[in-house]
Amino acid sequence: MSVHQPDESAARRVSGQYAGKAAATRQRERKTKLLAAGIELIGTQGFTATSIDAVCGRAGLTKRYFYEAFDSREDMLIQAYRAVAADLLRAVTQAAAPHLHDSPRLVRAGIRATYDYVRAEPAKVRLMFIEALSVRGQLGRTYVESMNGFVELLLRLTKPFLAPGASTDAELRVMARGAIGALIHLCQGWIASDFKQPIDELVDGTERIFTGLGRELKIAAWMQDGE
Amino acid sequence: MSVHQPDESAARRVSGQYAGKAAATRQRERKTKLLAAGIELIGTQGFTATSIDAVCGRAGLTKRYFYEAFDSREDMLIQAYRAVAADLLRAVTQAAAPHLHDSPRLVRAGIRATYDYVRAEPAKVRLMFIEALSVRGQLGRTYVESMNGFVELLLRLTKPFLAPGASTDAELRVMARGAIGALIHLCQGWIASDFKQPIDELVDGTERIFTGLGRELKIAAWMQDGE
DNA sequence: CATGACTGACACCGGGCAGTGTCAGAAGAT
DNA sequence: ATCTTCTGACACTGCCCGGTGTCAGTCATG
Repeated sequence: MSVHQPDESAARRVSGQYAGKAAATRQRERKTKLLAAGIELIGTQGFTATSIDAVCGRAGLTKRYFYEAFDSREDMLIQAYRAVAADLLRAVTQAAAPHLHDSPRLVRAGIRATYDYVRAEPAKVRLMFIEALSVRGQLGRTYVESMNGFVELLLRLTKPFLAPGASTDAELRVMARGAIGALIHLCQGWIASDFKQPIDELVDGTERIFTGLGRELKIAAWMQDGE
Repeated sequence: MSVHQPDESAARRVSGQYAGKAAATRQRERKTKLLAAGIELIGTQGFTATSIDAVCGRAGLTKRYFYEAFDSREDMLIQAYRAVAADLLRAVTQAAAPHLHDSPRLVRAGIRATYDYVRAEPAKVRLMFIEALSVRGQLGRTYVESMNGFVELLLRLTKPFLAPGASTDAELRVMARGAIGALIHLCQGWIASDFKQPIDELVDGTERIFTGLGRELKIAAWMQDGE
Protein backbone atom coordinates (compact mmCIF):
# COMPACT_ATOMS: atom_id res chain seq x y z
CA MET A 1 0.00 0.00 0.00
CA SER A 2 2.70 2.46 0.85
CA VAL A 3 5.89 0.77 -0.25
CA HIS A 4 6.57 1.99 -3.72
CA GLN A 5 5.08 5.41 -3.70
CA PRO A 6 7.19 8.15 -5.15
CA ASP A 7 9.57 9.40 -2.57
CA GLU A 8 8.14 12.85 -1.99
CA SER A 9 10.18 13.39 1.09
CA ALA A 10 13.46 13.16 -0.78
CA ALA A 11 12.80 16.61 -2.16
CA ARG A 12 14.64 15.58 -5.27
CA ARG A 13 11.63 14.30 -7.12
CA VAL A 14 10.71 16.92 -9.66
CA SER A 15 7.63 16.13 -11.68
CA GLY A 16 6.84 12.44 -11.39
CA GLN A 17 5.83 12.42 -15.01
CA TYR A 18 6.00 9.08 -16.72
CA ALA A 19 4.33 7.98 -19.91
CA GLY A 20 2.83 11.44 -19.94
CA LYS A 21 1.02 11.00 -16.66
CA ALA A 22 1.58 12.04 -13.11
CA ALA A 23 2.63 9.41 -10.63
CA ALA A 24 -0.63 9.59 -8.75
CA THR A 25 -2.59 9.14 -11.96
CA ARG A 26 -0.67 6.07 -13.00
CA GLN A 27 -1.11 4.62 -9.57
CA ARG A 28 -4.81 5.23 -9.64
CA GLU A 29 -5.13 3.68 -13.05
CA ARG A 30 -3.28 0.58 -11.93
CA LYS A 31 -5.48 0.23 -8.95
CA THR A 32 -8.58 0.58 -11.07
CA LYS A 33 -7.30 -2.11 -13.41
CA LEU A 34 -6.54 -4.43 -10.53
CA LEU A 35 -9.91 -3.81 -8.97
CA ALA A 36 -11.69 -4.57 -12.21
CA ALA A 37 -9.69 -7.75 -12.68
CA GLY A 38 -10.32 -8.77 -9.11
CA ILE A 39 -14.05 -8.18 -9.37
CA GLU A 40 -14.25 -10.17 -12.56
CA LEU A 41 -12.34 -13.11 -11.15
CA ILE A 42 -13.98 -13.15 -7.76
CA GLY A 43 -17.34 -12.84 -9.41
CA THR A 44 -16.74 -15.77 -11.70
CA GLN A 45 -14.36 -18.13 -9.92
CA GLY A 46 -15.16 -17.19 -6.37
CA PHE A 47 -12.95 -15.47 -3.86
CA THR A 48 -11.27 -18.60 -2.57
CA ALA A 49 -10.22 -19.61 -6.04
CA THR A 50 -8.92 -16.17 -6.91
CA SER A 51 -5.21 -15.92 -6.34
CA ILE A 52 -3.27 -12.71 -6.33
CA ASP A 53 -1.21 -13.88 -9.25
CA ALA A 54 -4.36 -14.48 -11.25
CA VAL A 55 -5.61 -10.98 -10.55
CA CYS A 56 -2.29 -9.51 -11.57
CA GLY A 57 -2.17 -11.61 -14.69
CA ARG A 58 -5.60 -10.48 -15.76
CA ALA A 59 -4.79 -6.88 -15.04
CA GLY A 60 -1.55 -7.14 -16.96
CA LEU A 61 0.42 -6.05 -13.94
CA THR A 62 2.68 -7.71 -11.45
CA LYS A 63 2.51 -8.46 -7.80
CA ARG A 64 4.40 -5.36 -6.94
CA TYR A 65 1.48 -3.20 -7.98
CA PHE A 66 -0.96 -5.37 -6.22
CA TYR A 67 0.74 -4.70 -2.94
CA GLU A 68 1.05 -1.07 -3.90
CA ALA A 69 -2.72 -0.88 -4.12
CA PHE A 70 -3.85 -3.33 -1.45
CA ASP A 71 -2.61 -4.61 1.84
CA SER A 72 -3.71 -8.15 1.19
CA ARG A 73 -6.07 -10.29 -0.77
CA GLU A 74 -8.83 -9.60 1.72
CA ASP A 75 -8.21 -5.91 1.55
CA MET A 76 -8.80 -6.10 -2.17
CA LEU A 77 -12.05 -7.95 -1.61
CA ILE A 78 -13.25 -5.31 0.81
CA GLN A 79 -12.41 -2.49 -1.52
CA ALA A 80 -13.99 -4.34 -4.42
CA TYR A 81 -17.07 -4.89 -2.35
CA ARG A 82 -17.29 -1.24 -1.39
CA ALA A 83 -16.95 -0.15 -4.97
CA VAL A 84 -19.60 -2.53 -6.21
CA ALA A 85 -22.06 -1.74 -3.45
CA ALA A 86 -21.71 1.96 -4.06
CA ASP A 87 -22.24 1.35 -7.74
CA LEU A 88 -25.46 -0.56 -7.28
CA LEU A 89 -26.73 1.90 -4.72
CA ARG A 90 -26.09 4.70 -7.17
CA ALA A 91 -27.87 2.86 -9.98
CA VAL A 92 -30.95 2.23 -7.88
CA THR A 93 -31.04 5.73 -6.46
CA GLN A 94 -30.80 7.16 -9.91
CA ALA A 95 -33.56 4.96 -11.27
CA ALA A 96 -35.79 5.91 -8.38
CA ALA A 97 -35.18 9.63 -8.65
CA PRO A 98 -37.91 10.46 -11.19
CA HIS A 99 -40.59 8.79 -9.11
CA LEU A 100 -40.19 10.22 -5.67
CA HIS A 101 -43.79 11.32 -5.63
CA ASP A 102 -45.40 8.06 -6.69
CA SER A 103 -44.77 5.09 -4.45
CA PRO A 104 -45.85 2.28 -6.79
CA ARG A 105 -43.72 3.60 -9.61
CA LEU A 106 -40.91 4.29 -7.23
CA VAL A 107 -40.85 0.73 -6.00
CA ARG A 108 -41.16 -0.75 -9.43
CA ALA A 109 -38.37 1.40 -10.78
CA GLY A 110 -36.09 0.40 -7.92
CA ILE A 111 -36.81 -3.27 -8.36
CA ARG A 112 -36.38 -3.15 -12.08
CA ALA A 113 -33.14 -1.25 -11.77
CA THR A 114 -31.81 -3.90 -9.44
CA TYR A 115 -32.59 -6.77 -11.78
CA ASP A 116 -31.22 -4.82 -14.70
CA TYR A 117 -28.03 -4.30 -12.81
CA VAL A 118 -27.79 -7.95 -11.91
CA ARG A 119 -28.25 -8.89 -15.52
CA ALA A 120 -25.70 -6.37 -16.71
CA GLU A 121 -23.08 -7.04 -14.06
CA PRO A 122 -23.39 -10.61 -12.83
CA ALA A 123 -19.83 -10.78 -11.60
CA LYS A 124 -20.20 -7.69 -9.46
CA VAL A 125 -23.44 -8.94 -8.05
CA ARG A 126 -22.06 -12.35 -7.36
CA LEU A 127 -19.24 -10.76 -5.46
CA MET A 128 -21.60 -8.58 -3.49
CA PHE A 129 -24.39 -11.01 -2.74
CA ILE A 130 -22.54 -14.28 -2.49
CA GLU A 131 -18.81 -14.13 -2.06
CA ALA A 132 -18.86 -11.31 0.44
CA LEU A 133 -21.02 -13.30 2.81
CA SER A 134 -18.61 -16.04 3.59
CA VAL A 135 -15.63 -13.95 4.49
CA ARG A 136 -15.26 -13.45 8.17
CA GLY A 137 -13.69 -10.59 9.98
CA GLN A 138 -13.64 -7.10 8.60
CA LEU A 139 -15.88 -7.81 5.65
CA GLY A 140 -18.64 -9.20 7.81
CA ARG A 141 -19.03 -5.79 9.31
CA THR A 142 -18.71 -4.11 5.95
CA TYR A 143 -21.43 -6.30 4.55
CA VAL A 144 -23.88 -5.56 7.31
CA GLU A 145 -23.14 -1.89 7.16
CA SER A 146 -23.63 -1.83 3.43
CA MET A 147 -26.90 -3.73 3.67
CA ASN A 148 -27.98 -1.07 6.09
CA GLY A 149 -27.26 1.39 3.33
CA PHE A 150 -29.87 -0.28 1.17
CA VAL A 151 -32.30 -0.51 4.03
CA GLU A 152 -31.85 3.16 4.75
CA LEU A 153 -32.41 3.98 1.13
CA LEU A 154 -35.61 2.02 1.09
CA LEU A 155 -36.83 3.59 4.29
CA ARG A 156 -35.93 7.06 3.16
CA LEU A 157 -37.69 6.63 -0.14
CA THR A 158 -40.84 5.17 1.29
CA LYS A 159 -41.09 7.13 4.51
CA PRO A 160 -43.06 9.95 2.91
CA PHE A 161 -45.82 7.49 2.12
CA LEU A 162 -46.08 5.89 5.50
CA ALA A 163 -49.09 6.35 7.64
CA PRO A 164 -47.56 7.53 10.91
CA GLY A 165 -47.87 5.17 13.81
CA ALA A 166 -48.86 2.13 11.83
CA SER A 167 -45.72 0.34 12.92
CA THR A 168 -42.99 0.64 15.46
CA ASP A 169 -39.66 1.67 14.12
CA ALA A 170 -38.12 -1.69 14.96
CA GLU A 171 -40.80 -3.54 13.07
CA LEU A 172 -40.44 -1.20 10.15
CA ARG A 173 -36.74 -1.86 9.94
CA VAL A 174 -37.24 -5.59 10.13
CA MET A 175 -39.72 -5.41 7.33
CA ALA A 176 -37.45 -3.28 5.21
CA ARG A 177 -34.56 -5.67 5.79
CA GLY A 178 -36.82 -8.53 4.88
CA ALA A 179 -37.88 -6.86 1.68
CA ILE A 180 -34.28 -6.26 0.70
CA GLY A 181 -33.59 -9.86 1.60
CA ALA A 182 -36.34 -11.09 -0.65
CA LEU A 183 -34.94 -9.11 -3.51
CA ILE A 184 -31.39 -10.30 -2.89
CA HIS A 185 -32.45 -13.89 -2.59
CA LEU A 186 -34.34 -13.73 -5.83
CA CYS A 187 -31.30 -12.23 -7.49
CA GLN A 188 -29.13 -15.02 -6.12
CA GLY A 189 -31.48 -17.62 -7.46
CA TRP A 190 -31.66 -15.87 -10.77
CA ILE A 191 -27.91 -15.89 -11.10
CA ALA A 192 -27.67 -19.48 -9.95
CA SER A 193 -30.14 -20.53 -12.62
CA ASP A 194 -28.27 -18.58 -15.29
CA PHE A 195 -31.02 -16.04 -15.81
CA LYS A 196 -33.38 -18.64 -17.14
CA GLN A 197 -36.43 -16.98 -15.68
CA PRO A 198 -37.79 -13.98 -17.60
CA ILE A 199 -36.96 -10.75 -15.84
CA ASP A 200 -40.55 -9.58 -16.00
CA GLU A 201 -41.78 -12.49 -13.94
CA LEU A 202 -39.26 -11.62 -11.30
CA VAL A 203 -40.09 -7.96 -11.35
CA ASP A 204 -43.80 -8.67 -11.12
CA GLY A 205 -43.45 -11.10 -8.25
CA THR A 206 -41.09 -8.86 -6.36
CA GLU A 207 -43.35 -5.92 -6.90
CA ARG A 208 -46.24 -7.80 -5.39
CA ILE A 209 -44.17 -8.59 -2.33
CA PHE A 210 -43.51 -4.91 -1.89
CA THR A 211 -47.10 -4.09 -2.65
CA GLY A 212 -48.19 -6.49 0.05
CA LEU A 213 -45.87 -4.71 2.42
CA GLY A 214 -47.36 -1.43 1.36
CA ARG A 215 -50.86 -2.69 2.10
CA GLU A 216 -49.67 -4.01 5.39
CA LEU A 217 -48.26 -0.59 6.20
CA LYS A 218 -51.43 1.11 5.08
CA ILE A 219 -49.82 3.10 2.35
CA ALA A 220 -52.66 4.86 0.62
CA ALA A 221 -51.53 4.19 -2.93
CA TRP A 222 -51.82 0.46 -2.33
CA MET A 223 -55.03 0.46 -0.36
CA GLN A 224 -57.54 0.61 -3.13
CA ASP A 225 -59.46 -1.94 -1.14
CA GLY A 226 -61.85 -2.94 -3.88
CA GLU A 227 -59.36 -4.57 -6.22
CA MET B 1 -15.24 -43.82 0.72
CA SER B 2 -14.71 -47.39 -0.29
CA VAL B 3 -11.11 -48.09 0.51
CA HIS B 4 -11.09 -49.58 3.93
CA GLN B 5 -14.36 -51.37 4.08
CA PRO B 6 -14.30 -54.93 5.37
CA ASP B 7 -13.51 -57.28 2.56
CA GLU B 8 -16.85 -59.02 2.25
CA SER B 9 -15.91 -60.67 -1.00
CA ALA B 10 -13.12 -62.65 0.55
CA ALA B 11 -15.73 -64.94 2.11
CA ARG B 12 -13.37 -65.36 5.01
CA ARG B 13 -14.71 -62.51 7.06
CA VAL B 14 -16.93 -63.97 9.68
CA SER B 15 -18.50 -61.46 12.05
CA GLY B 16 -16.75 -58.12 11.69
CA GLN B 17 -17.37 -57.54 15.36
CA TYR B 18 -15.10 -55.08 17.07
CA ALA B 19 -15.58 -53.27 20.34
CA GLY B 20 -18.88 -55.08 20.46
CA LYS B 21 -20.23 -53.49 17.31
CA ALA B 22 -20.63 -54.55 13.75
CA ALA B 23 -18.31 -53.04 11.19
CA ALA B 24 -21.09 -51.10 9.52
CA THR B 25 -22.15 -49.65 12.85
CA ARG B 26 -18.70 -48.47 13.72
CA GLN B 27 -18.34 -46.95 10.32
CA ARG B 28 -21.63 -45.12 10.63
CA GLU B 29 -20.71 -43.83 14.05
CA ARG B 30 -17.42 -42.52 12.80
CA LYS B 31 -19.10 -40.77 9.94
CA THR B 32 -21.62 -39.19 12.28
CA LYS B 33 -18.82 -37.94 14.49
CA LEU B 34 -16.95 -36.50 11.56
CA LEU B 35 -20.05 -34.85 10.23
CA ALA B 36 -20.80 -33.25 13.56
CA ALA B 37 -17.23 -32.03 13.87
CA GLY B 38 -17.31 -30.72 10.33
CA ILE B 39 -20.57 -28.87 10.83
CA GLU B 40 -19.30 -27.27 13.99
CA LEU B 41 -16.05 -26.12 12.43
CA ILE B 42 -17.51 -24.97 9.15
CA GLY B 43 -20.24 -23.17 11.03
CA THR B 44 -17.81 -21.31 13.24
CA GLN B 45 -14.58 -20.91 11.29
CA GLY B 46 -15.98 -21.03 7.80
CA PHE B 47 -15.48 -23.67 5.18
CA THR B 48 -12.30 -22.23 3.74
CA ALA B 49 -10.65 -22.19 7.11
CA THR B 50 -11.72 -25.73 7.95
CA SER B 51 -9.01 -28.22 7.14
CA ILE B 52 -9.50 -31.95 7.04
CA ASP B 53 -6.99 -32.38 9.83
CA ALA B 54 -8.96 -30.01 12.00
CA VAL B 55 -12.15 -31.95 11.43
CA CYS B 56 -10.42 -35.20 12.27
CA GLY B 57 -8.85 -33.71 15.34
CA ARG B 58 -12.17 -32.49 16.64
CA ALA B 59 -13.81 -35.81 15.91
CA GLY B 60 -11.02 -37.68 17.64
CA LEU B 61 -10.31 -39.67 14.52
CA THR B 62 -7.66 -39.67 11.87
CA LYS B 63 -7.53 -38.89 8.19
CA ARG B 64 -8.00 -42.47 7.26
CA TYR B 65 -11.56 -42.40 8.49
CA PHE B 66 -12.24 -39.11 6.86
CA TYR B 67 -11.50 -40.61 3.50
CA GLU B 68 -13.45 -43.65 4.48
CA ALA B 69 -16.52 -41.48 4.95
CA PHE B 70 -16.05 -38.78 2.33
CA ASP B 71 -14.47 -38.43 -1.05
CA SER B 72 -13.11 -35.00 -0.36
CA ARG B 73 -13.53 -31.91 1.72
CA GLU B 74 -16.24 -30.67 -0.57
CA ASP B 75 -18.04 -33.94 -0.40
CA MET B 76 -18.16 -33.54 3.34
CA LEU B 77 -19.58 -30.05 2.97
CA ILE B 78 -22.30 -31.29 0.67
CA GLN B 79 -23.27 -34.08 2.99
CA ALA B 80 -23.19 -31.75 5.95
CA TYR B 81 -25.38 -29.34 4.09
CA ARG B 82 -27.87 -32.02 3.19
CA ALA B 83 -28.09 -33.19 6.77
CA VAL B 84 -28.60 -29.71 8.13
CA ALA B 85 -31.16 -28.70 5.54
CA ALA B 86 -33.17 -31.84 6.20
CA ASP B 87 -32.98 -31.12 9.90
CA LEU B 88 -34.33 -27.61 9.60
CA LEU B 89 -37.00 -28.68 7.17
CA ARG B 90 -38.10 -31.30 9.64
CA ALA B 91 -38.17 -28.84 12.52
CA VAL B 92 -40.31 -26.38 10.60
CA THR B 93 -42.64 -29.03 9.26
CA GLN B 94 -43.14 -30.36 12.72
CA ALA B 95 -43.84 -26.95 14.20
CA ALA B 96 -46.35 -26.25 11.48
CA ALA B 97 -48.16 -29.54 11.78
CA PRO B 98 -50.65 -28.56 14.50
CA HIS B 99 -51.84 -25.53 12.56
CA LEU B 100 -52.65 -26.81 9.13
CA HIS B 101 -56.13 -25.42 9.38
CA ASP B 102 -55.30 -21.90 10.44
CA SER B 103 -53.09 -19.92 8.10
CA PRO B 104 -52.06 -17.11 10.44
CA ARG B 105 -51.02 -19.53 13.14
CA LEU B 106 -49.40 -21.77 10.61
CA VAL B 107 -47.24 -18.99 9.29
CA ARG B 108 -46.36 -17.70 12.69
CA ALA B 109 -45.41 -21.15 13.91
CA GLY B 110 -43.19 -21.73 10.90
CA ILE B 111 -41.44 -18.42 11.31
CA ARG B 112 -40.96 -18.85 15.01
CA ALA B 113 -39.62 -22.38 14.54
CA THR B 114 -37.08 -21.07 12.07
CA TYR B 115 -35.77 -18.39 14.41
CA ASP B 116 -35.73 -20.84 17.27
CA TYR B 117 -33.69 -23.21 15.20
CA VAL B 118 -31.28 -20.47 14.22
CA ARG B 119 -30.86 -19.54 17.84
CA ALA B 120 -30.35 -23.12 18.93
CA GLU B 121 -28.04 -24.19 16.11
CA PRO B 122 -26.14 -21.19 14.85
CA ALA B 123 -23.33 -23.26 13.40
CA LYS B 124 -25.67 -25.37 11.34
CA VAL B 125 -27.50 -22.34 10.10
CA ARG B 126 -24.34 -20.52 9.28
CA LEU B 127 -23.24 -23.47 7.22
CA MET B 128 -26.56 -23.65 5.47
CA PHE B 129 -27.26 -19.99 4.83
CA ILE B 130 -23.79 -18.59 4.42
CA GLU B 131 -21.00 -21.02 3.76
CA ALA B 132 -22.94 -23.14 1.32
CA LEU B 133 -23.53 -20.19 -0.95
CA SER B 134 -20.00 -19.53 -1.94
CA VAL B 135 -19.04 -23.01 -3.01
CA ARG B 136 -19.28 -23.53 -6.70
CA GLY B 137 -19.96 -26.67 -8.58
CA GLN B 138 -21.99 -29.48 -7.10
CA LEU B 139 -23.11 -27.60 -4.04
CA GLY B 140 -24.52 -24.74 -6.03
CA ARG B 141 -27.06 -27.13 -7.45
CA THR B 142 -27.65 -28.72 -4.08
CA TYR B 143 -28.31 -25.33 -2.55
CA VAL B 144 -30.86 -24.33 -5.13
CA GLU B 145 -32.56 -27.67 -4.96
CA SER B 146 -32.76 -27.50 -1.21
CA MET B 147 -34.14 -23.98 -1.28
CA ASN B 148 -36.77 -25.32 -3.57
CA GLY B 149 -37.57 -27.76 -0.82
CA PHE B 150 -38.45 -24.89 1.46
CA VAL B 151 -40.37 -23.12 -1.25
CA GLU B 152 -42.33 -26.27 -1.93
CA LEU B 153 -43.08 -26.64 1.74
CA LEU B 154 -44.35 -23.11 1.94
CA LEU B 155 -46.48 -23.53 -1.15
CA ARG B 156 -47.86 -26.82 -0.01
CA LEU B 157 -48.77 -25.47 3.39
CA THR B 158 -50.41 -22.32 2.12
CA LYS B 159 -52.01 -23.61 -1.05
CA PRO B 160 -55.21 -24.64 0.74
CA PHE B 161 -55.80 -21.01 1.64
CA LEU B 162 -55.19 -19.51 -1.75
CA ALA B 163 -57.96 -17.95 -3.71
CA PRO B 164 -57.70 -19.77 -7.03
CA GLY B 165 -56.63 -17.70 -9.97
CA ALA B 166 -55.42 -14.72 -7.99
CA SER B 167 -51.91 -15.26 -9.29
CA THR B 168 -50.09 -17.13 -11.97
CA ASP B 169 -48.06 -20.06 -10.82
CA ALA B 170 -44.82 -18.39 -11.83
CA GLU B 171 -45.67 -15.30 -9.83
CA LEU B 172 -46.65 -17.41 -6.89
CA ARG B 173 -43.34 -19.20 -6.90
CA VAL B 174 -41.43 -15.97 -7.14
CA MET B 175 -43.31 -14.61 -4.20
CA ALA B 176 -42.72 -17.73 -2.18
CA ARG B 177 -39.03 -17.65 -2.98
CA GLY B 178 -38.98 -14.03 -1.99
CA ALA B 179 -40.65 -14.74 1.30
CA ILE B 180 -38.14 -17.46 2.07
CA GLY B 181 -35.42 -15.06 1.05
CA ALA B 182 -36.67 -12.43 3.44
CA LEU B 183 -36.63 -14.93 6.24
CA ILE B 184 -33.16 -16.19 5.39
CA HIS B 185 -31.78 -12.71 5.08
CA LEU B 186 -33.16 -11.74 8.42
CA CYS B 187 -31.61 -14.83 9.93
CA GLN B 188 -28.28 -13.97 8.38
CA GLY B 189 -28.43 -10.50 9.81
CA TRP B 190 -29.45 -11.84 13.16
CA ILE B 191 -26.49 -14.16 13.26
CA ALA B 192 -24.13 -11.46 12.03
CA SER B 193 -25.27 -9.17 14.83
CA ASP B 194 -24.86 -11.91 17.42
CA PHE B 195 -28.56 -12.22 18.18
CA LYS B 196 -28.70 -8.73 19.58
CA GLN B 197 -32.19 -8.09 18.34
CA PRO B 198 -35.00 -9.64 20.39
CA ILE B 199 -36.46 -12.63 18.65
CA ASP B 200 -39.99 -11.32 19.05
CA GLU B 201 -39.27 -8.24 17.02
CA LEU B 202 -38.01 -10.42 14.24
CA VAL B 203 -40.93 -12.77 14.41
CA ASP B 204 -43.38 -9.89 14.38
CA GLY B 205 -41.76 -8.15 11.47
CA THR B 206 -41.43 -11.33 9.48
CA GLU B 207 -44.99 -12.24 10.19
CA ARG B 208 -46.16 -8.94 8.84
CA ILE B 209 -44.24 -9.54 5.65
CA PHE B 210 -46.05 -12.82 5.23
CA THR B 211 -49.31 -11.23 6.22
CA GLY B 212 -48.81 -8.64 3.55
CA LEU B 213 -48.28 -11.41 1.08
CA GLY B 214 -51.41 -13.07 2.30
CA ARG B 215 -53.39 -9.91 1.74
CA GLU B 216 -51.85 -9.53 -1.65
CA LEU B 217 -52.94 -13.06 -2.46
CA LYS B 218 -56.40 -12.44 -1.08
CA ILE B 219 -56.20 -15.06 1.57
CA ALA B 220 -59.38 -14.72 3.50
CA ALA B 221 -57.90 -14.97 6.96
CA TRP B 222 -55.83 -11.86 6.31
CA MET B 223 -58.45 -9.83 4.52
CA GLN B 224 -60.35 -8.41 7.43
CA ASP B 225 -60.52 -5.22 5.42
CA GLY B 226 -61.67 -3.02 8.24
CA GLU B 227 -58.52 -3.19 10.34
C1' DC C 1 24.36 11.96 -21.99
C1' DA C 2 24.18 11.14 -17.23
C1' DT C 3 21.38 10.44 -13.33
C1' DG C 4 17.65 8.60 -11.02
C1' DA C 5 12.98 7.19 -10.70
C1' DC C 6 9.96 3.89 -12.68
C1' DT C 7 8.65 -0.55 -14.56
C1' DG C 8 8.09 -5.53 -15.37
C1' DA C 9 9.74 -10.16 -15.04
C1' DC C 10 11.08 -13.51 -12.22
C1' DA C 11 13.33 -16.07 -8.40
C1' DC C 12 12.79 -17.41 -3.88
C1' DC C 13 11.19 -18.63 0.71
C1' DG C 14 8.02 -20.45 3.84
C1' DG C 15 3.83 -22.36 5.30
C1' DG C 16 -0.25 -24.89 4.98
C1' DC C 17 -2.71 -28.54 3.47
C1' DA C 18 -4.73 -32.50 0.53
C1' DG C 19 -4.01 -36.95 -0.17
C1' DT C 20 -1.32 -41.48 0.35
C1' DG C 21 1.42 -44.82 2.57
C1' DT C 22 3.51 -47.32 6.47
C1' DC C 23 3.66 -49.65 10.81
C1' DA C 24 3.26 -51.30 15.28
C1' DG C 25 0.02 -52.64 18.41
C1' DA C 26 -4.88 -53.66 20.08
C1' DA C 27 -9.07 -56.43 19.54
C1' DG C 28 -11.40 -60.28 17.91
C1' DA C 29 -11.75 -65.17 15.76
C1' DT C 30 -10.50 -70.07 15.84
C1' DA D 1 -1.67 -69.32 20.80
C1' DT D 2 -1.94 -67.73 16.33
C1' DC D 3 -3.70 -65.41 12.65
C1' DT D 4 -6.42 -61.67 10.74
C1' DT D 5 -8.56 -57.51 10.87
C1' DC D 6 -9.05 -53.09 12.80
C1' DT D 7 -7.20 -48.95 14.66
C1' DG D 8 -4.54 -44.74 15.47
C1' DA D 9 -0.42 -42.19 14.91
C1' DC D 10 2.55 -40.33 11.95
C1' DA D 11 5.71 -39.59 8.05
C1' DC D 12 6.02 -38.06 3.55
C1' DT D 13 5.20 -36.06 -0.95
C1' DG D 14 3.67 -32.67 -3.85
C1' DC D 15 1.38 -28.64 -4.75
C1' DC D 16 -0.30 -24.04 -4.45
C1' DC D 17 0.04 -19.57 -2.96
C1' DG D 18 1.10 -15.34 -0.13
C1' DG D 19 4.51 -12.31 0.43
C1' DT D 20 9.34 -10.31 -0.39
C1' DG D 21 13.37 -9.35 -2.81
C1' DT D 22 16.38 -8.64 -6.92
C1' DC D 23 17.76 -6.85 -11.27
C1' DA D 24 18.17 -5.38 -15.74
C1' DG D 25 16.03 -2.39 -18.84
C1' DT D 26 13.07 2.00 -19.82
C1' DC D 27 11.67 6.67 -19.59
C1' DA D 28 12.00 11.46 -18.04
C1' DT D 29 14.73 15.34 -16.68
C1' DG D 30 18.55 18.71 -16.65
